[in-house]
Amino acid sequence: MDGRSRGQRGEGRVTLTEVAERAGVSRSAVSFVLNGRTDLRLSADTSARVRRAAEELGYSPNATAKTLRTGKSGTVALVSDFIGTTSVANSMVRGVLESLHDADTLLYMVDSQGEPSLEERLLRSLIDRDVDGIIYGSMFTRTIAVPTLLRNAPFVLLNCVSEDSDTTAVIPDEVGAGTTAATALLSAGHRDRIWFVGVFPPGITGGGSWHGWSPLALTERLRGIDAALAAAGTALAGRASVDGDWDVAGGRSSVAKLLASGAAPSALICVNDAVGLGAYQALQDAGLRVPDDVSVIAFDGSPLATAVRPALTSVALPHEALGRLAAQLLLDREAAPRIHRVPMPLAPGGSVSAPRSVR
Amino acid sequence: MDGRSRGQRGEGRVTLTEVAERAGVSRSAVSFVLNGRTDLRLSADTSARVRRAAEELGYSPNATAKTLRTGKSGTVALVSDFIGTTSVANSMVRGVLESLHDADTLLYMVDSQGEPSLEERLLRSLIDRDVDGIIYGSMFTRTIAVPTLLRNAPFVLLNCVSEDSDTTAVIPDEVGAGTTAATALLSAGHRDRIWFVGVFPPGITGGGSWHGWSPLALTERLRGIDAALAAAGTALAGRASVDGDWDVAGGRSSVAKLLASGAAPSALICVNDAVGLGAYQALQDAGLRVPDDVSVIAFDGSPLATAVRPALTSVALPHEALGRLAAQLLLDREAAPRIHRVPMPLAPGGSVSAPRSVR
DNA sequence: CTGAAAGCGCTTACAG
DNA sequence: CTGAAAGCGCTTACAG
Repeated sequence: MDGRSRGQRGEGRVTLTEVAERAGVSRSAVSFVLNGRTDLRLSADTSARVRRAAEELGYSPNATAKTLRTGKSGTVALVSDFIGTTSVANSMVRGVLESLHDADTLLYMVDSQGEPSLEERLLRSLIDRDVDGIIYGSMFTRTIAVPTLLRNAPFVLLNCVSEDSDTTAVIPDEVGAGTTAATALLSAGHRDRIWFVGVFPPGITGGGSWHGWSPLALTERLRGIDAALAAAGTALAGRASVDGDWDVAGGRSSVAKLLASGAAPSALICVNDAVGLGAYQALQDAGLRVPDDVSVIAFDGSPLATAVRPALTSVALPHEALGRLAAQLLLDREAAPRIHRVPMPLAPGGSVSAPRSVR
Repeated sequence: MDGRSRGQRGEGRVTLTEVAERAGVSRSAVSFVLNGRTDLRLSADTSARVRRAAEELGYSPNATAKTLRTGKSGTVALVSDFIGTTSVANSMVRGVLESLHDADTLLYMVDSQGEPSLEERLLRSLIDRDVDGIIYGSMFTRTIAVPTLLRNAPFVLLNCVSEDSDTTAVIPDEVGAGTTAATALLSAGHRDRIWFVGVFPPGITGGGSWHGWSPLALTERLRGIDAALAAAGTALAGRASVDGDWDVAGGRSSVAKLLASGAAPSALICVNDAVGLGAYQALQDAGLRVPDDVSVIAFDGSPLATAVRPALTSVALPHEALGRLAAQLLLDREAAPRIHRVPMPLAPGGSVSAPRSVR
């Protein structure tokens, strides 16, 4: 005998049995009608009676019981190291939710805080709950090793890639972004005095917030820039390093040092918007105007870019599209495993114009 | 007979039955040992055998089955209209996850997009999954009507309040924030030329992004400001309205109009950081320096505040603390229902100094 | 066309 | 001290 009385849980939640009783049919019949199965033929009258009974009782099937029976939970998890950490997460989550929404699927939000042991515990917990799939996300675009437990469920990598070839991943098209930035400057007439701001100092592969990871974004953006400039018969005038993190202070001191060194850039390509804002400040301190004296372009497309004057022209991270695609790929199980690269659109501001010398 | 073979689901997930077989005991014994129940006395030897068998088989209990049996799922949901919409969500979510993390509870992330019918469907879906509780959040601080379905589970309101007295809610202490802002200016020596920037135009109760809601934040911040100034024997010199949304452009045009009208403010209290940045720009256009000519203080404590020079002094929304407290209250079921107000700390920048006249 | 029964993997009173 | 059995609320082959 079971000690729990009905009243102790969910106050009289209606069960399938009660619907069957009210409709005067078997429980199987109710299940078939409500799940819209047509392989059994039930009389139209029976169907109607069942539906009415369910409606009148306000019946809603217990999803836990359904999951236990079918092994399908109608849930998906987003496991990452970024959730509570960065504001970029938001747009990605929005994209994920958009896709899931149509599929009537709920989302578990899980933050591993970058700790492998915590991550393992959480993955285990999700698998124990029969999640239908997992989106495994990284705060920064990088190469990861797929956790063993992840393979217990269908999964898609978001903003990261693995070296395993059987893996589906979604990342921004960083090479294309580099090309876009360089092309924007070339079109405006810049050519020989274009500097890149944001490489790591010699011997360093990542700033404080990189945990020692080598960011794919940096390598690939530079590759795109170099290729576009080479195709135009020119090259970067140089690469300025940023000590520490890619923030406003880092950008300011890097560009201040650059200007002090006697370099006379016509344009700066900044590794992200914060560094771009730092560049604005250093240029202002040097009495140089944007874009009249120096053009500035950056990457990210963050709210920072539109908070300054002139608005910073930026090649935008397609967070929402990334999230949306990752969720879609997780749901469409027939997609062949491969890396999907999502284009990064140019978000034009007012920080790029023709170089001074050619006016 | 059941058609599904073992191999079709979770590839040989180990069950309690298998642990019992390997340990040579009954399933009950395994359950008792693994759940650490001491009301039955099992021999130390039995316990050890069970634990070893579980360990060797890599046993992890099926949470779905557990939930069906016990009615407790070890999950909580955050239902709100803000999730994918605003970057403030992040810190709140971080706070929520911090609290949940220790309680070994997983989080469902649900975005109602502000649509009642979608919200109802999602709430139903959560209840069908036996969530242990729901945090119901609002993007902007406001008064809401509690959805009927919400009462099917323990719940806490986050960043909103209801008129029902049996409700637990967590909101920022907006009145205190107003006091803090006014006091900061008073301490610096400002007195009779303090303006507030950000009331709605006459007859309007909300900008485009307010969906017609009256934001509690505005009313309460003003109340705090008025009280603090009154206590010092003075009052606001005036309140400048912002047409449309509280963004940079809105702040800029509002302050430009204010200055054009001949007002000579010694300090501006801006309704949020974006409006504060707009104020910076309008002041600059008018040839006025911050803080030498005009001091500026705002509310939010967003990344925008630290991206400008001088950094904008701001009374910060305690997003993370709000989320953390909401989750704690949901888990600690004995707390009496009431409204909890979380203090808003001052985030000092360089935008407040003594007024020009008293130098 | 319909219904009785097994089973998903657990927990827990109850009888030994 | 231990084990057999009921039951959580569903789905679904199978027999009528």
